[in-house]
Amino acid sequence: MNSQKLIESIKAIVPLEAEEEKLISSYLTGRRIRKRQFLLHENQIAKTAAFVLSGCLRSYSIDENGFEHVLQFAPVNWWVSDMYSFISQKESRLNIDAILDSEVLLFSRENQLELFDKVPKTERYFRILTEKSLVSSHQRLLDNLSIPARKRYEKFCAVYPSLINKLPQKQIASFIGITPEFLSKIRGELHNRKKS
Amino acid sequence: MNSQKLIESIKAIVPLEAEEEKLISSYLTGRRIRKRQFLLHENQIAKTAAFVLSGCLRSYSIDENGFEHVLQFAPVNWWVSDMYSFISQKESRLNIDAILDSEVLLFSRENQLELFDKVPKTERYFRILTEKSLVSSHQRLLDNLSIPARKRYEKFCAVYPSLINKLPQKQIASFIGITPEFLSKIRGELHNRKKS
DNA sequence: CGGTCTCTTGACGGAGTTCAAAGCTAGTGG
DNA sequence: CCACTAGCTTTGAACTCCGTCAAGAGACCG
Repeated sequence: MNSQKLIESIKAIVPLEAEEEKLISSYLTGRRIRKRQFLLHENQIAKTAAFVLSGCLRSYSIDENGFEHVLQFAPVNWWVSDMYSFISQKESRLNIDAILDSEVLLFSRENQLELFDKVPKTERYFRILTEKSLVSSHQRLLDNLSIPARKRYEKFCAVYPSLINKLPQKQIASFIGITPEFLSKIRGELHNRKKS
Repeated sequence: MNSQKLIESIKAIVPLEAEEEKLISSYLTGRRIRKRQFLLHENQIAKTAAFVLSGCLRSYSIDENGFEHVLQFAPVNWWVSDMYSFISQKESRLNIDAILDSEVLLFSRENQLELFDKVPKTERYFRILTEKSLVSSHQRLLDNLSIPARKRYEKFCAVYPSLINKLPQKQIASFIGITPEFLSKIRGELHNRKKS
């Protein structure tokens, strides 16, 4: 599978020699994942992180009452994995599956650490990516603590306009931390407000 | 101020030569911060990150209704900053102040980036730290979405036993995402349960 | 001591949940 | 290509967890 998309994403942050591009590509393996297929199950070990070439994946946990809580949506050009399991190589707490038919590049932790030594620029790339992830995770945390559900939904629509039409509403509800029923009511209100 | 505590913290993750230790130390400046003094105000630019040598700091945002939301407590041996502002050098959204009289080492983004080039091991140290931060931020997000306030409080007590006695309750309430009044009621219930 | 900040307690209110029922959509097999 | 089913969405009524407001009782510093 073509790794050019990932190479471009890396080059947007750190420059790469042709040699290095080849080396990086040699560490990657492509994979197709059908809608509803799993990339990772709870209690497995996340041997790889995945870079999304097409489609869309999500990571989520299941609580003791059986409810799903979406941690992340991963559209094209995003990375997804269970970071906890990936870095510690212990049993994962998250599930990862495909929301749409998707293609991904898989990158093992082992290969990642080896590559960090051979091409330090890749460690920089992931350092920067992780910093940005942390910032958005913090922002989401503060949003959940400080703004009510309706505004969180409006914000979601503003931040991820491309996802709105692709995703079932129950998964958006799960992401912003409310029940599907309540999201439906919010949407009803917003719709009525526009009419009047 | 003595930078040995930080050097030890780095050496727990990556080995360092005596030369490198000196270089790192030369980039740091010490500072005392009294209880209630600010290290960073909202809308300032976070020129530095701070490593806590003694005492305890916290970072928090203030919402449009004037309520504080604690993002992080930073006891001894932790780093604290507004990551968003620190990496982008844009205006911060967070405030950082001291909960107790404290001593910190300050490390500017400029120096950090320079050090990453001179001593790549330091970039690895921060890469690993940021990965771990991200994992705990994700876990806290999922906890807030999936478990009720009483259990979040019990979990907080289990995870940060050393902080319980140092912090005013209203700040613990803010951290776990409830009002001080409701935390007081939870504590009342837990107390009564033990008696019977 | 006096004043300010924190903690407690109680009555009330509201945002969001639960449960149930019905309509809708989309994937699947014949 | 249609029919059937399973899952998604909507709607409403009852309920609950937690927030709001208010008032009083500590606790901590100058």
